[in-house]
Amino acid sequence: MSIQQRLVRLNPRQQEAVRYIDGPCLVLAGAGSGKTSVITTKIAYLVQECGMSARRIAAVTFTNKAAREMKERVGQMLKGKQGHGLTVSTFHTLGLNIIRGELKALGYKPGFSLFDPEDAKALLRDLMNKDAQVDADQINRVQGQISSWKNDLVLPGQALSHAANDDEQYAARVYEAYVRHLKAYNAVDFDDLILLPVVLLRDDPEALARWRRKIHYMLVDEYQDTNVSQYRLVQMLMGERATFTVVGDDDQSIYAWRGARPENLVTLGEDFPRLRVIKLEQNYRSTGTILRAANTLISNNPHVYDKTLWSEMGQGEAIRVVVNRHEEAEAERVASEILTRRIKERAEWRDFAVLYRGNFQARLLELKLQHYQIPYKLSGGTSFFSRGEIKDAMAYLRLLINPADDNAFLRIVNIPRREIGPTTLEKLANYATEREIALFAACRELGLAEQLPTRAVERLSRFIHFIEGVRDRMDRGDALAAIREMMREMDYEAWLYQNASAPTIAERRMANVWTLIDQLEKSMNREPEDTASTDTETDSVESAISRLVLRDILEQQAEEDDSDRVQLLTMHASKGLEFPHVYLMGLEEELLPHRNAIEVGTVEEERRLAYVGITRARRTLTLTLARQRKAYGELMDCTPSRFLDELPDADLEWEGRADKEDPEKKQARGKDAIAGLRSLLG
DNA sequence: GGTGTGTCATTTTTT
DNA sequence: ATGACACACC
Repeated sequence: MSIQQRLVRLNPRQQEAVRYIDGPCLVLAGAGSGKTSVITTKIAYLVQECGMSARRIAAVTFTNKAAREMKERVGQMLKGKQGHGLTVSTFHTLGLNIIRGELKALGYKPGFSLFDPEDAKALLRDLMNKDAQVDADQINRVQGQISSWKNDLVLPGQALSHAANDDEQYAARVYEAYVRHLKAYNAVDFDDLILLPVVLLRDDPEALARWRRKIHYMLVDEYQDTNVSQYRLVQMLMGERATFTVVGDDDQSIYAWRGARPENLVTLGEDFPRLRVIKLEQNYRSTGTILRAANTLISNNPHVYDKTLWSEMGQGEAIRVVVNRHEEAEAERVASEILTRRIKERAEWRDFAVLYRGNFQARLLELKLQHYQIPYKLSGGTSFFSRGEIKDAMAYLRLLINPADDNAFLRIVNIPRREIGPTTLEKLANYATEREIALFAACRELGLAEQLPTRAVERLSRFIHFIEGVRDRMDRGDALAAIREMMREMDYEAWLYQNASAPTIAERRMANVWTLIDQLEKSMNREPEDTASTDTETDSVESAISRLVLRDILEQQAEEDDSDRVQLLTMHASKGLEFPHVYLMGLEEELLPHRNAIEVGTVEEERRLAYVGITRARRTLTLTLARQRKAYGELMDCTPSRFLDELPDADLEWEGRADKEDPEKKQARGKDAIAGLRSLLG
């Protein structure tokens, strides 16, 4: 299909958004208004119609999944070499590539480590424990504080001078030490992936010129989710030329609590007076009734840009509101309804989604779904990366590319057993701290022999020789082969068997490790065409390992799980998805809006969350609530959510509100229906 | 592999 | 209060 043919398929607003390329462009894209089509078509338009080289274009998203999907769709439009060198990545991957290309200017050495939040926490724990034993809660608070400082582009010096109280003062001092230590470890954390490029581009005109030459056009997805640093990054890269398109929806801003600044939508108009604002209000997803409900609800929030969604999908069914006696009845109701509705509507399991505010709400529902043998997929859960064996393997990988990574060193120096215990490590750490060198480097120092018994020194040096040997083989030949060989050589598998409660568990864990290494290999062999880096042969292991830490690959296999199941999701996790039939559970005060949100006065964001939930539905929407619910072990009476009052009454069909019917009889009738259906199905 | 004990969190989570 | 999970032990 030609680009002209694609354009014709778009509505006038979408076309305008694609065609306007001479200056800053803000696309206010309502839910289901085809924003991804606009972004992908615009990329194709820039290349095919405007003759811009794909390697001058960068499209940025927030999640790997979104980036992957966008890449996929653009790939279908741009054939052959046309798309070569195009950047479609997350903000973090873009930042990583900038850092990788500017190592010298930033004062980092090749093979730097990327600390995930857990590594960061370990470092903080270390730093904070120096003064006194601190509890996990306090560490978490400081970690959160540091993260928001970085998101807000506040450097340690500023944090220190602006600290409003003792707690902030303390956090700022830890922040300063934390940054210093990261640098010493030749490591960066996730927030640095945005912060460091911004600081670099701000302070180094040459670097700025380099990157402005490199990137001529930027497209940003989910712009309402950008934080201060991310906005600054876009702003710095684009400069006066301001050739960019950002797409967002202030009504779907649900991440303010983690630093997102929806007001960046407004700031954009102030920073770029020439900004062209285009609204996409035609919705291609939902029925008129559902959209009317969404519009009415969200009109209770203040708006800078007003937006009213409409569609040509017909009015559809009324929105049902089901009041249940208690939470168990609610779960029962949702499960049994899915069962019957699937038959009635000839739907598949995958056509249903159940959305809720907090993960704990899924528990009861799971039981009911299991009871009816309804297949379901629960979002969230323990990730691949939090498994111990994966962390071990990752620590080995990181130590191989960055011997200064003390976190990695400490994790695996005695895994498998090398008889290097806490006493040895403590002395080693003291020695290293005094001299301000890494633990790995300290093992080699002769002076260490004075602090430690010969046997301990021997064990340590055997360990570093082992690692260096592997590193050597990696540099000389096939890096992946060297890594696999390392795993076998140290017999990590035997260690797993020793430590697992059952052989089958050890087996599975070892398989996970091999999977990780396979993924690493895949990632290395992948053409580096989709990155803005100046990838060379030598840094490909390094960058592949960083991508692994950023979870860039791997999830793929989880995503491939396209089996036919009912989806259980938090409303947050549902953003960007759509389902024919949606159930929204727990529409009660203190749950949605959440009690904490009411307390701190962020009900507007809760309303947007409900809005996101509602707009996931294509055909039918069912809202449920319970009159009573157990919370913290106590039975509580619940009030229906204020959001229910904010929906158009005429479009709602209430069930169980009056509750005149005998509860016993009603329940029996429900059970009969299920029993009847089951017998019908044999 | 199964059982018992302790710890943890009950607001959302990506990178 | 409750349950899920990790870890230790049988």
